[in-house]
Amino acid sequence: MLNEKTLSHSIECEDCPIRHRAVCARCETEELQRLEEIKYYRSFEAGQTVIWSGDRMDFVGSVVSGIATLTQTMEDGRTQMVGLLLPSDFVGRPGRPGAAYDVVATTDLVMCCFRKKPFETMMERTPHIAHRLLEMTLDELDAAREWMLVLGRKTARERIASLLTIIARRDATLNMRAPEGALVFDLPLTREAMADYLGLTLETVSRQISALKRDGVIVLQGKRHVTVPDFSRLLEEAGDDSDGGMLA
Amino acid sequence: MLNEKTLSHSIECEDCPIRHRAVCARCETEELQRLEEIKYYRSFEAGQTVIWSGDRMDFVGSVVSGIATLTQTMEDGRTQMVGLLLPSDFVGRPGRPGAAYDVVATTDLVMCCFRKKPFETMMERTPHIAHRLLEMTLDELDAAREWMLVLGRKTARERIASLLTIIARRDATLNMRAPEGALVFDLPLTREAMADYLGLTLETVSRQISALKRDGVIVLQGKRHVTVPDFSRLLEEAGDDSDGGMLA
DNA sequence: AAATTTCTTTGACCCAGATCAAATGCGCGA
DNA sequence: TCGCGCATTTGATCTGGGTCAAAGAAATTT
Repeated sequence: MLNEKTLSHSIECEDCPIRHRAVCARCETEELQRLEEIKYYRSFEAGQTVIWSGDRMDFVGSVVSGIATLTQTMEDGRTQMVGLLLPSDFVGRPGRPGAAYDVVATTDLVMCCFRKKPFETMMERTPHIAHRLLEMTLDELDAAREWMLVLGRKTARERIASLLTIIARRDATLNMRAPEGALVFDLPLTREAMADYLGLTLETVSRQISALKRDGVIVLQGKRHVTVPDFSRLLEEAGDDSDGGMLA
Repeated sequence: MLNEKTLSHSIECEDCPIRHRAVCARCETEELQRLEEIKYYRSFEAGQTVIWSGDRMDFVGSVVSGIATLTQTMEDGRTQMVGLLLPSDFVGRPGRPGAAYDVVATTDLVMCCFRKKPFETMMERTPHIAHRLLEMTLDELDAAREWMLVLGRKTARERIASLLTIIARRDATLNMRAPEGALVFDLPLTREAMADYLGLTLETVSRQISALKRDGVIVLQGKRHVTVPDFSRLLEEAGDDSDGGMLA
C-alpha cells in the first residue's frame, strides 16, 4: 500500500497555489529562491498520521492542498480537535523540538516542508518570514479564542451552525467566489471528526444536522454535500452577530 | 472616586519586575532606552474595564502587576473568558485597529503601555521585540488550545482542578518558590469569574470546590485562600498526565 | 453596631446532551 | 450481484450540570 512519499517533482514557488497566503507570502523573489533551496514536498493519504504528539519534529511546513486536523488526546481516550489546517496554514513551531499535537490528514494532503534548523536560521535573517508567521499565529490565536466561546457556551445546534459557518467562509475564500445567494460546499469531516471538533458526541452531531435540515437552514445531498440557502440565517443559528457580515 | 490614572513617576526598565519575561525580554540596553522613551504607565482599580471589545485601541502594553481577564460576550449575555492576563503578559495586537475582547482588571492593575504606532515602527526595526512577541504568541496559542480540551471534554470537577493547577503553577513561577510538599495560594478570581473561564455556572463551581474540599484534594481558609497538600493528586483530578511534571 | 450589598453555599428539580442499542444506507471488493 | 465494513441515523433511557430559589457569610456603608 502506498504510504507517505516525498514527491520527486517540485512546484515552482512562483506558481504555488498558496504563494500569497502562506508563511512565505511576504517574501521577495530573491528570498523565495532561498526558500526554494531548502523546501521539499511530502504527500499523505487520507487517514494517515502526519506526526504524533510528543514525537521529535525536525521540520515545519505549510499545507499546500488537502485538510489536516490538530488533535489532543487524554489518557482515557477523550479527544478534542484544537485546529483545522487548511491550505496555506502552517504546521510546527520554530524553536520547539517535539510536536505538541497529533496531526492527521483528513483528506489526501500535500505539504511544503522545510527542515527546521535551516528554516530557523533563515527566519532570523528574513524579517518578512518572521513577520508573516507572527501575523498568522495571531490569527490562529483569535480563531482558538473564538472556538473557546463555542466550546464553553454554545448549544449543540449553535456549535454545528458555527462549524458550517467556518467551512462555508473558508470555502468561499479559497475559491474566491462571492457568496451570491446560496452557498454550496462539501463537509471535509466525518460526523465523528465534527464531534471531536465541537466537543460533542457523533450522535448529537447527527441529530442536530438532521434538525437543521428539517428546519430548512441547510439542504443535504448525500451526507457530505451541503447547500445553505440563506447564509444570514445560518449566522443567526450560530449565535453570531447576524449583521450581514458576509465572509468578514 | 479615583478612576484610571496615568502614573506620574516611571519605573526604570532595568529595575522592572517583568524585565525578563515581557515583550522586551530580549532587548539590549540600547533598545531598552528607545522603548523607555515611548512607554508610559497606566493603573486601574479592581473591577475597572481597561478596554471594551470593538473600541479603538491606540496602545499595546504589558501587565506589570495585578491580573486582568480577556472576555468575549454574546448578544444574549453569555460570556466566556478567553484569557487570563498575568504580569508580563502582552495586551493588544500590533496591526489591528480595535480591541477584539473586553479587557477587565480583576485586581488592581498596572500596565506598561506603548502608543501603537511608535511601537509598530519600533518592532519593524527591532527583531528582538518581534521575535519575543512571536514566542509569547505561540505560548498563548498553546494555552488556548489546552483550554479548548478543558472546555470541550473535561467534567466540571476536572475543570476546577485544571484551573487550580494553572493558578498554582503560575504562582510558583512568579514567586520563584519550588513547591516543596504543600502549595499555598490565593484565588485571584470570584466564583463567577471562574465559571466564565470554565464554561460553567457559578453554582457548579461552588459545588465542585466544596466537593474537592470534602475529598481532601484542597483545604480552604476563607473563600479565597487555598492549600494543596498533594499536587500530584490535584493533577490526577485535572485528568492531566500525573507524571510528576511539577511545574513544567 | 445596624443596614446594605455582594459573594458564596446549598437544596430541589429539570433538561440538553451523553450513553446504550439497533437499524439503515452506502461503497467496494470478490 | 452479493456481502462485508463503515458511516450515519434514529430511538430509548440516563445523568451531569443548568436553573430557580433561598439562605448564609463577608465586606462596606451609614
